Amino acid sequence: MSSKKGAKYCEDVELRRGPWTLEEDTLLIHYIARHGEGRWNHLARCSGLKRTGKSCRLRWLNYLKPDVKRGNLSLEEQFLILELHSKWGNRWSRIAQYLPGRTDNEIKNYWRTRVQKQARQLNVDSNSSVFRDVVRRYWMPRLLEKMSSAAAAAAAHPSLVNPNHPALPTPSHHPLQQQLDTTTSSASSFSQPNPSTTYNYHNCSTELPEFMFTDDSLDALGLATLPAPSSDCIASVDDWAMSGLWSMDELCQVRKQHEYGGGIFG
DNA sequence: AATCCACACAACCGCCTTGTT
DNA sequence: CAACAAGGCGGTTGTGTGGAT
Repeated sequence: MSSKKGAKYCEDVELRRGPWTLEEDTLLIHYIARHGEGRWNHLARCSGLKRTGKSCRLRWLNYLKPDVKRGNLSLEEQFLILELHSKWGNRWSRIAQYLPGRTDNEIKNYWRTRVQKQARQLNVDSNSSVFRDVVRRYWMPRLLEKMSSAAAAAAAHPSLVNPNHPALPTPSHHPLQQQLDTTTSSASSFSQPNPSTTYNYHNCSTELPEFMFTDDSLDALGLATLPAPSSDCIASVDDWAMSGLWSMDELCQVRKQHEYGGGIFG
């Protein structure tokens, strides 16, 4: 049985740990190019890599695989993560199925470093209903606003659009906004998302599934009452998207607004 | 220039599920 | 049916890097 051989291999060979070297990466890429993915323990044994099968799998899936997308998450991707996390919680691999090219590890890291940071600043648990409410009522609508702003800016100054950044749709044609527009008038119902559906915001080639907005979330989206973040704290849409939603002042404003108003923090 | 600190992300660990013998 | 190993997943840790002091 090959699995027993795999276990023996782990005992016999002193396995390497820590960061992968260029040579190891090259070895793994070439081996997979020749033999394909899968059978990771067999791969680890036969490729000459002094790594566990698990380690090889992780390195390939999270880093070396050609369709892995590098770089900052777009506003649309951030929105989708928030939306899907609100439904499924920490089901990272499931969420990743809806963000082509993004790995569960990357999404998990985004959540921990960006989203949980916001929760800490609000002094709430990121898994609490309070924080989920904040995300739904404020964060997600703000992202929608920013997506529209970015699209408007791109439409007004097409020459300024970074050619490495895919163009965003114009505000009136933004798929998320369209979805919002078209579903506000009719009762929405949940349907299980279909993992085979690929969201492609950049060319708007696919429809967003109706599960994106529930009656609750539509209601929440209509409750965005905060003033826009001050212009001086947000240098640009990109900076804003990368640095988090609000400054500390604005976060305090959110808290106060709800403490005095007997809102969700009350 | 040196040190400290926060952040981002790659990598590891342990548990669970699934498939095979 | 039980035992075992592989693969997958989520949680956690380690480390490199850049900014602040």
